[in-house]
Amino acid sequence: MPELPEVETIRREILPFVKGKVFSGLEIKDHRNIKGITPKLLEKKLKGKKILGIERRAKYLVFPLSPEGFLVVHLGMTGRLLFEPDPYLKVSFVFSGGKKLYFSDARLFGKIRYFDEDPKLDLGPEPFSADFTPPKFKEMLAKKKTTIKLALLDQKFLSGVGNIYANEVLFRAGIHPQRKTNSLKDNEIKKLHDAILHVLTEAVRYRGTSDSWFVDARGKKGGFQFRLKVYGRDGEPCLKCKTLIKRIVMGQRGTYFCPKCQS
DNA sequence: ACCTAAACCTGGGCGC
DNA sequence: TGCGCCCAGGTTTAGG
Repeated sequence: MPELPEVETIRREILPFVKGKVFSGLEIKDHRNIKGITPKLLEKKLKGKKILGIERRAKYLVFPLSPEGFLVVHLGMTGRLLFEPDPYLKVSFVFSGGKKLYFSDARLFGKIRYFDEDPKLDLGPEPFSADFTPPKFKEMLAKKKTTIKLALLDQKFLSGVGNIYANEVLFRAGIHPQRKTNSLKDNEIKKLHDAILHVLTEAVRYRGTSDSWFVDARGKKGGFQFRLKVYGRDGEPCLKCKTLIKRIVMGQRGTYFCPKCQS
């Protein structure tokens, strides 16, 4: 599932390919990922527009266009942006000169949208932004009344962390997923802040986690799935203390932790 | 206003 | 071998 590291991997990879390119059309095999606009109008809105760059906002990819407009892509669970089509191809973006970028999505949770104005996406701070400091994080946590695991998954709370990295971050910080956000001590908040930056940085360096569906724009798997410490490892020994990793469900998502290392 | 849970989807894995 | 069940989860929507 694409989270910050996977989306950032895609962004960096396709940016040199799409920057400066002009849309000449769309080839739509299945329109169901296109939301809030008809396929026909989307094509009309994109045609002749030049891609100025790509911003990643949480798990969204935002393509600012010239002379106006914003193409926004969310990969959902199984969405892909590819240089070559795969069996789950849904939409092909065609550029002047004939080159194409392919959007595929087996499970149809991905979304393609268009906005005339810069979209307000209602997202929490970016983990790598300068204003995401431990004191700021402490303020954010104090306002929440849920558990830390669910807070980390909330995109309005913090941008870009999904289920895999929420589990990995909490293990690294030694914090139990069911702890209440407002119960965390200053030293735990600092450890958690460090763990968020460390795990996400490492996952970007390894080009994401290909636990199941994720591949980069060339169709290649990432490398972080071999470095997961708890996610998907229920019943297996903790890599630190050999206690068996436990799986519970929180917010309808699998939650993995070491009962001994995390408290 | 806040939180929880269902709904959206379907390929792949597993059990029978 | 093949059928059918069930799981995966990011976001939106509905309900409490």
